[in-house]
Amino acid sequence: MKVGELARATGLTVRTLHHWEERGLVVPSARTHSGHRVYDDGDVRRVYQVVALRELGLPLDAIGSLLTTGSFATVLAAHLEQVDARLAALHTLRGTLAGVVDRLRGAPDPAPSDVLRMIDEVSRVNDTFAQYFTPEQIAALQARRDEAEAAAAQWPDLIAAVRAEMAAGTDPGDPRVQSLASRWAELLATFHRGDEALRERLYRMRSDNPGEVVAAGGPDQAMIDYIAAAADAGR
Amino acid sequence: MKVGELARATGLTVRTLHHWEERGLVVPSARTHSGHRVYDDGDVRRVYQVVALRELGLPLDAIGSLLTTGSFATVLAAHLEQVDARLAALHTLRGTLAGVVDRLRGAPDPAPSDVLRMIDEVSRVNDTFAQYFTPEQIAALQARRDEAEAAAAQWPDLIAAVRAEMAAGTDPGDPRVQSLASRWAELLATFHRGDEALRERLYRMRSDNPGEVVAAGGPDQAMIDYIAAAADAGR
DNA sequence: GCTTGATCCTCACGCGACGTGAGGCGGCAC
DNA sequence: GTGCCGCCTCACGTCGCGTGAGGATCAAGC
Repeated sequence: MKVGELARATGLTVRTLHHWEERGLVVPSARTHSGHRVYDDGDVRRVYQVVALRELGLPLDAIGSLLTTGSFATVLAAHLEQVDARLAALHTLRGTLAGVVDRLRGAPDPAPSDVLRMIDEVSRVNDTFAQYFTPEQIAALQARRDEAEAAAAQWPDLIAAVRAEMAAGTDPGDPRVQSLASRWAELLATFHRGDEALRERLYRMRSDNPGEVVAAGGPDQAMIDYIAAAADAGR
Repeated sequence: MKVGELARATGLTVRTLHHWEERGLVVPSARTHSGHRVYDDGDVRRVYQVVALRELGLPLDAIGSLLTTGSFATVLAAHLEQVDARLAALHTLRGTLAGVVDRLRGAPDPAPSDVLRMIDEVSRVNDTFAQYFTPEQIAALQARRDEAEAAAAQWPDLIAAVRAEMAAGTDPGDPRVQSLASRWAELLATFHRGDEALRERLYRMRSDNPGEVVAAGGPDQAMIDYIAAAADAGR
C-alpha cells in the first residue's frame, strides 16, 4: 500500500501519515527503489491503533509510549482525570459566558468598561453559585436550562410589578398581589421542581448574599417579606 | 506605571504584556527616553478589559476586534455556541474514555489490538446512547454517575435471580418474584428518578436494540414480560 | 564616581499536530 | 515524447505565550 491509498482508506491526509512517521509512530516497513513509502498489513493495523487512541484525545507521544509499553490502564485513567478537569473548567466557563450573553440582551452596544464590570459581576455570581450548589445540582439545572432561561426571563417583569404594588402601598391581601404571589411561587417551582435541598440552598444563597442578589436585579428583603405576607394572607 | 509594576498588579507576566503589545491589543501610550514602556490609566483599564475577555476563553484577535468594534452581543453569543459544541464533544469523549477505563479494569495488560477493538466497541455503544438521549439528559446522568454506577452494579445479581425464577417456572404472582419486581422498579427509579422522558427513552433504546442489550448483559424481552406480569399481579 | 542588583530592552526558538504550499522526481497512459 | 497524477523533501504558519540570551538602564549604597 502506498501513502495515498492508505490515506484514502483511513480518512487521514498524506501529511498526517508523514507526520506520524516523523514522530516515530508509524514507520512504513519498506520503501520502493525510488523512495516511495510502502505500508504492509502490520503498518496498516498500527495506523488504525493510532487513530483509535487519538480519538480518545491522547497526545501523539503518549500514544507512542502506550503502543510500546502497553500500560493502558494507568495512562488512560490519568487521561480521564485530566478530561474531567477540562470538562469542569469548561462547564463553569459556559456558565459565566451564558450569564454575560444573557445580560447583553438587555443592554445593546454597551461600552467596553461596562462589559468588563458585567463579566466580573457574572463571574462572582457564578462562583457564589458554585459555593452553594453541588456540581451535580448545577449539572441538573444545566440540563433543563432552556426551560430555566425561559422562566428566568419572567422575573424582571414580575419583580417590577411587585415593586409597583409596594410603592403604591397595596395591601398584601389584595387580589392583585395574591396573583403576583402565586406567579412568584410558580417561577420558584420551575427552579427547584419540588427538590427541597435545591430550594433551601437557593434560600441560603440569597440570604447570605443580599447585596449581590440585588445588584443582579433580584429581590431585596423587603420584597421577600411582602410576598411572604401575601402568601400568608392567601391561606 | 512600568511593565514590572503593572505585571505584579495584574498577576500577568511581563512577557504577556509584551505579547499583547505585539498583537496590538494594549500598546502603552508612552515610552521613556531610554525606551522603557509607560502605561497610563487608560492603558491599565485596557489591560483589565483584555484580562476579563480572555477569561471568557476568547482568542486574542477576537478580543482586539471586540474592543474596537464593540459588537459584544453577536461575538459572545457565537463564542457561547462554540463552547457548547466543545462541551458536547468533550462530554461524549469522557463517556467513551470512562467506558474503556472501566473495561480495562476487568482485563489487565491487554494487547494493543484488543484495546483497539474495545475502543471501537465502547464508541459504538456510546453513539447508540447519544442517539436516544439528549446531551442535557446525558449531562444529568453524568452528574450522579457514582450513584448510577453503584446501582448498575446490582443489575447482574438481580437479572441472575430473575432468570433463576423463570427457569424454575415460578408464578409471577409468587411473593419471591414480587420482591424481585420491586427491586427491579427501584433500580429503574435510581436511573430515571421519576423523569418520564428519561424512562421512555431508555425503554425505546432497549426495544430498538435488543441484541446489543442482551450482549451487554441486559434483560431480554421474555424477562421484561415476566417482570411486567409480576408488577401487574402485585397491583 | 563606581559598583551592584533589579529591572528593562529586543530578538528568537519551542511547544502540538498538522495545513499548506514550493520545487522537483517517478509512473503510467496516450 | 508528453501530459497528468502521485510521490518526495524541505520549511514556514498556526496560538499564546515560556524561556532564555545578550545587553542597556535605573536606583541606591559605598
